[in-house]
Amino acid sequence: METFPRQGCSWKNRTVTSERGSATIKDVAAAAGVGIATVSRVFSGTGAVSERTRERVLAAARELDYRPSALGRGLRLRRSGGIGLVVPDVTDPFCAGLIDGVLACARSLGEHLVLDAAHGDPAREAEIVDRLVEQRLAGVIALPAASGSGAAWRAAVRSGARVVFADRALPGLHELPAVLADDRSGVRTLVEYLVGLGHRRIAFLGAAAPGAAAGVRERAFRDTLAELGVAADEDLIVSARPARDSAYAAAAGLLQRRTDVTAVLAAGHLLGEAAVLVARELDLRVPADVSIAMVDDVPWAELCDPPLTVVARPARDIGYRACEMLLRDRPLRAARPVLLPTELVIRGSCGPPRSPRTASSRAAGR
Amino acid sequence: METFPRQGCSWKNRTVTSERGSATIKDVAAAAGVGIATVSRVFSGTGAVSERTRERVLAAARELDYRPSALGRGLRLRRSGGIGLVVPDVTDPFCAGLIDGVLACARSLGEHLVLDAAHGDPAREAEIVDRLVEQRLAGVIALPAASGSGAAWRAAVRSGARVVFADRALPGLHELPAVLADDRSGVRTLVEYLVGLGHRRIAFLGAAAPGAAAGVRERAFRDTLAELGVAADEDLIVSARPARDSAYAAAAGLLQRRTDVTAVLAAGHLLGEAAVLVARELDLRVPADVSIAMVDDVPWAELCDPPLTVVARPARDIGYRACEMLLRDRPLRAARPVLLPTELVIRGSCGPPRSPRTASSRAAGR
DNA sequence: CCCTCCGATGGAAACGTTTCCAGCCCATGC
DNA sequence: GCATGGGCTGGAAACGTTTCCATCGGAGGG
Repeated sequence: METFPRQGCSWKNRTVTSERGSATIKDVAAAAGVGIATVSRVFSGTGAVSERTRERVLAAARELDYRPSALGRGLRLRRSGGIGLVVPDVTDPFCAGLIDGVLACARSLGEHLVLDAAHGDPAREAEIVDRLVEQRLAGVIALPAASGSGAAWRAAVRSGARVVFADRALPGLHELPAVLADDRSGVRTLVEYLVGLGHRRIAFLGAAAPGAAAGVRERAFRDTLAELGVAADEDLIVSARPARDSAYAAAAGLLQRRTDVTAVLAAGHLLGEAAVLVARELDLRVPADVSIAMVDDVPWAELCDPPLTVVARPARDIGYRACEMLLRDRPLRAARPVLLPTELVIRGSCGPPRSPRTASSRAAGR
Repeated sequence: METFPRQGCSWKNRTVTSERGSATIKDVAAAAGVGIATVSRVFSGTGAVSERTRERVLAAARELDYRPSALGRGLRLRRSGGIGLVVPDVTDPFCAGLIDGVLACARSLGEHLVLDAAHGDPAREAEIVDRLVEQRLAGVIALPAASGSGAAWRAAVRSGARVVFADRALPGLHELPAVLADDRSGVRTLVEYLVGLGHRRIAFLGAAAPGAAAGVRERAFRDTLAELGVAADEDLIVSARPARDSAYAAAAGLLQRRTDVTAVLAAGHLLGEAAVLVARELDLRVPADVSIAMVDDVPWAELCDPPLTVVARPARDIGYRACEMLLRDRPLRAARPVLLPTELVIRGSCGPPRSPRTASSRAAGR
């Protein structure tokens, strides 16, 4: 077994090649004394090669540290393999879970993953999409920017890319397949739970969305409240941009302005974080003074004191399913979005409301 | 502006091509009535093209939704561009930060990122490396598996890959460049801080490492203690595999066995999480009964009650610098590892020890 | 007017692979 | 002994791009 340095490798006619770039199929063929077609057959597994020859080729390849070039193969085969993934932010736990799922599926199907983050900027997203299309990948999965027009995605599809949306479908692009969490039923479950505990003045901390995109959760909130016969207080429905400062400001404004809210439903983990922080700042005990629940399960929800009750959304599964759909369905059929179930995880941050004045009939147990 | 469906595009001789695969440079050349060389010049920006021709070409390209193929270009140019990144786990906040840094640098230098997770399995890691080498990327950044032999990395370098290690250098591979956090000085600072508060019986929750790899933090712990004239108690130095259950078991065993420890130094966020959980389970007040500090800053450290004092390691910077080194230094020089500074973030989880019996002289102020 | 030079352009080779096709050798069957 | 056939093998084309080189037309200087 040879040791490290890259000099010292001076085979017959490979001295020059070895200095710049790696060994090619030709080098191996020459070293093994066979034709390039034979080497190709050995490595691609197709066709018949005698055992003797195969071993000679393998030995030569090992000697030269040869690895077939995905570029050559991709060009010839007209497909590079690999799938693209565009998310808003890699460090977001939800995105990370999604990436993990895509990675798991891609790996099991022998594809690699090209990742990029658009940070919510449609221009950047468009640029990324362009670059991904150039790579001639097997397909692209995207958690698109909420504010984008979707024009970039349309163009990508026109020039031959296969696209699946994950976790968010773009307003104007319902003709593209999507895998989503069933937020509607998740929020509904959570509202039912809170109302069941006796809460009537429930605040909703939502994400500001330019279009009607993220409005699903807010709409589910209103609808469920209406179904349960609880009047929605418009003043208790606030929204923030998806950033820490904005979320904090919204939560602080809300809890300071309305000291009568008994529960806060945060529509995302950033908003939940803000609610927890503000409650602590205001010396509100959770859940004695105010109950807090949020959409999205993240590691800190369990570490919190008290641990946070959440609606867990299956980030990993969404990624996995999106990838599966991308690679299996051919051609890609839009149909209607695949909805994956959410799960209410009851921990310790929700309890009966502080002043059970209004909670007369059904809740208020214990 | 055309609308969506991919049929309907029937240019002169492109009907067949449009059905399978995307437009090529030849299609554009034919459509614009120029040679392929001219089209290439327009898109690669090199060479002189008259304004009139350029516009004709651009118009034809737009009409055909043409995007140059990275495969063809890569083959011709002998480089695919793009950099590879191998981490243990995408969902780990530290890894996520590192990925984010690499992404930022790669993007600013116009490269894309191929990501994969090895989950600590050297075999899987070797497989990933092979695949990355086949892609003929501009280079590969790795946070390698602690238990690997490094043989895969050696082979990769031999067959022409450029490799930079991030956050961890492999025992036998000091000839490869690396960007690391200055864990030694980070742990030292933390120990000095704890001892300064008056702690003498400080437990060390470390990560079990097969080689001497992760031993840096433990060694720094022992050394600093020695320098400060505090005797190290071997029974207080325990280690766990990098998994939640193992970390929890180690922390629980430690805190139950030795009720006299006044501070716990967790050498990683998983271990810190375990310490927090166990302390809560055992009804130990933090920091009144026991102080807890850990290496690695993660979002929940701030959300915790009390917020956790930590040594923040610059995950993002490590990624950024590694990427920069990979793309700028040519040839790649190993030199000695680049060490990036850590920062002690004092929050609320450390205080003076419970029974100040032993803390006589210098600490115990306030 | 002719020579030169320069800007614009197209043809063709090369990059590393897969695969079709043809050729070779040997064994088998007549 | 020769034809047939099958298992192996090598040559060559093709994939989509960049780039070297040659060509061409026109402008400018002698």
